[in-house]
Amino acid sequence: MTTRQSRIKRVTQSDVAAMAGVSTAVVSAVTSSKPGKTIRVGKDAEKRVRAAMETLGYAPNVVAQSLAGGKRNIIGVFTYEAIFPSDSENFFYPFLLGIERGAMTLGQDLLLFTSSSLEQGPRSIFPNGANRMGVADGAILLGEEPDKRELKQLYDTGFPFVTIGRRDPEDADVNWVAADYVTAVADVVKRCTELGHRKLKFVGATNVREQNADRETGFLQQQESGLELSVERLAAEEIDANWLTRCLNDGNTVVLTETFKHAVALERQVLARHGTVPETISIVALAAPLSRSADVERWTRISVPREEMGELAVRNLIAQISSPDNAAIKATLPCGLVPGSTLKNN
Amino acid sequence: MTTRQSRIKRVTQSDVAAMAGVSTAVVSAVTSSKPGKTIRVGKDAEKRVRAAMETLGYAPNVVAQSLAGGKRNIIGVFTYEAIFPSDSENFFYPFLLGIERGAMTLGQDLLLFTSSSLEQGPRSIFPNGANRMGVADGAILLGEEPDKRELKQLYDTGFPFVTIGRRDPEDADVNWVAADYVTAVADVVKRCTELGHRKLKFVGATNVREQNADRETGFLQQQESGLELSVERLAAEEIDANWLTRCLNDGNTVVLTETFKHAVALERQVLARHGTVPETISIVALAAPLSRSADVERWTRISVPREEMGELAVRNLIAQISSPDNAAIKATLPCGLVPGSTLKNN
DNA sequence: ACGCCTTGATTATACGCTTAATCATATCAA
DNA sequence: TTGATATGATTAAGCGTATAATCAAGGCGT
Repeated sequence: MTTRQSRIKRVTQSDVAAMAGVSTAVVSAVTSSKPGKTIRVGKDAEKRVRAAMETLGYAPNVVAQSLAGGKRNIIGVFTYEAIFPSDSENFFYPFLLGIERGAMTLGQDLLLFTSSSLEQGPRSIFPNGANRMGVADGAILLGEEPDKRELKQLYDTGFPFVTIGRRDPEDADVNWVAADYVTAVADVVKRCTELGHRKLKFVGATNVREQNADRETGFLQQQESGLELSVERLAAEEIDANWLTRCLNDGNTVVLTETFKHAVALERQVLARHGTVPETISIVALAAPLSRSADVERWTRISVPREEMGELAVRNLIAQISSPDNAAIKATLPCGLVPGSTLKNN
Repeated sequence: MTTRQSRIKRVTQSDVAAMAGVSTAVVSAVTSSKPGKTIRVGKDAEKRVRAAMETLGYAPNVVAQSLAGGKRNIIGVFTYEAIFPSDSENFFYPFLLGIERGAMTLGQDLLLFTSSSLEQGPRSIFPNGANRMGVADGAILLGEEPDKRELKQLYDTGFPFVTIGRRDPEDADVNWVAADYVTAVADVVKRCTELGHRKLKFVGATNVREQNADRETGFLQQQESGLELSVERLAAEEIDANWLTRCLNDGNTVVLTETFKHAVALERQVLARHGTVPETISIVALAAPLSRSADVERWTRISVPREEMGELAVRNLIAQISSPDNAAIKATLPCGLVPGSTLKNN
């Protein structure tokens, strides 16, 4: 049996340089060829360097590259929950699929910031995470709860990042990739009116974030004569028998729910009074369930192009990294309307 | 809108040092108080440093810390398939869950080598000679097809890695974490004899890798008087009506299949002749399906502690990284026997 | 008074890489 | 022949931190 090299003397740039008979600067130039390079390398020298790299098995040290301000072809992924969701039907999972595909296509490796979740409570980018991020060229932020202040703080750092989901903190021009909820919900309303509905109710969460606001905007955008649109915000738990009675008495024939939870809560009340959906009242879910839910399919709902969003996030992040001075990229992708059976004509 | 600072000035150690009126070494000592410290700090100075850190909002730069400490705190994950399986019920997924948990616990970030899958054909650790892995402190190898030669090659570089699943190439003492198939299968045989079976058949794949050999070993290990054990290796497709007839005529009352595919193929033949499992013959699957399979649950089968294996892989990798001179760590974890309904008494 | 130990802090260097500032030639127009 | 320009490579200065090697000064036993 061969004895293993006891010292893992990492092969460094200067080892390669020595073997190739050049200076470290040349090696650096070869490994990280930038467009506006200040260092030029001849054909011959490059060949020798590559040969040396090959035989020595050299790989640049990312950490050192980071410190020195170079490029690494590594994209960070920060999620506020565990990165690999234990529930595989998890809402966020498709984003990751898209991110991986994007990274693959663009020749980037993915760095998952798992270490930043050491502390208790919700994950935080700061103070331990932000520094960690420095190892990557930029990062994609994914999850439900990016704290606005943290986002601003990260922004001020100058570190390139893209959030999935629209995030617009004060005084920060952040890159994001988002689903076009405005149009999607407007389309739902349009569809409902085509089906003969005249009194529609929008039920949303009390916590109004950007995407929630967007949905409401889309809802109200379709306002026209002969149409009665009402908006109500309350916790899903507050949807009780009384609430439903009132809703029906008001003459509403369809309810658009901002969250899947609200849709489920509403249906429960309908069933409780021995009614059925959509006979008693139609329901359209304006969101997908956060975790696996057995019967998603039967719901008439909006679908978000999650994989595409993940892929685009990578793409835009790379764009931002390569020309940081440009304005932030805010991308919006169209949603789909999944038919289902909880919406009928009126 | 505020214009983005093109130049970012982070608060550094020396800023703090200046404000506190001490040298950077003192600040360093305060932030990272290690047991065997070579630098001592007085009560008074420490207080001043802490105050300065507070008012300046200083947080040590992890990248620089890593560089100085010669550590990256990054673990590479290399899979031979896509890292985020599109089918979330994928066999490999639980390993990733475990790996993430392990990394989290040990303060490591995870680097996924997505870029190496750019080329056509099966993924390779050594894409174009340049070894991307070098960017991490070590790596975990996951997947079905680690080429032995590549493994040996990687081993020779001295780069620390752990494979999930037993891998023993010639002349290479590799770290691995594996399921204890030997004991598990032996236990299955024992259980079968308890249920009165006397003629058992083991059906395996033609491609005999380590884990397959282990299963066979476990099977034959339980040999005892009055027991007839036979081993047969053939592709799942070759299990046809004739084969089954022969198997039954031989008096076998239970078949242990090395792969899930074999189990399914076998059952199909049983059903084809209007028989049922386990009435016609009992089947025990010695493996889980590679991808989502609707009715895994009803099968009597071996279950592999996948999450635990992932977690342990991280743990062992770290151990190997911090003391490379030690012998390779080969860890074996017990499997479980899941009851199911495809095994009955005889 | 002297050496010796302890405590508290500084200096200087290393970590591995990027890059601006230079420098040395070769090429070439006039 | 002479600058001027292009090409190819080197030097050296960081990036922010950790730490070994030093050093200064005070206390203390003898």
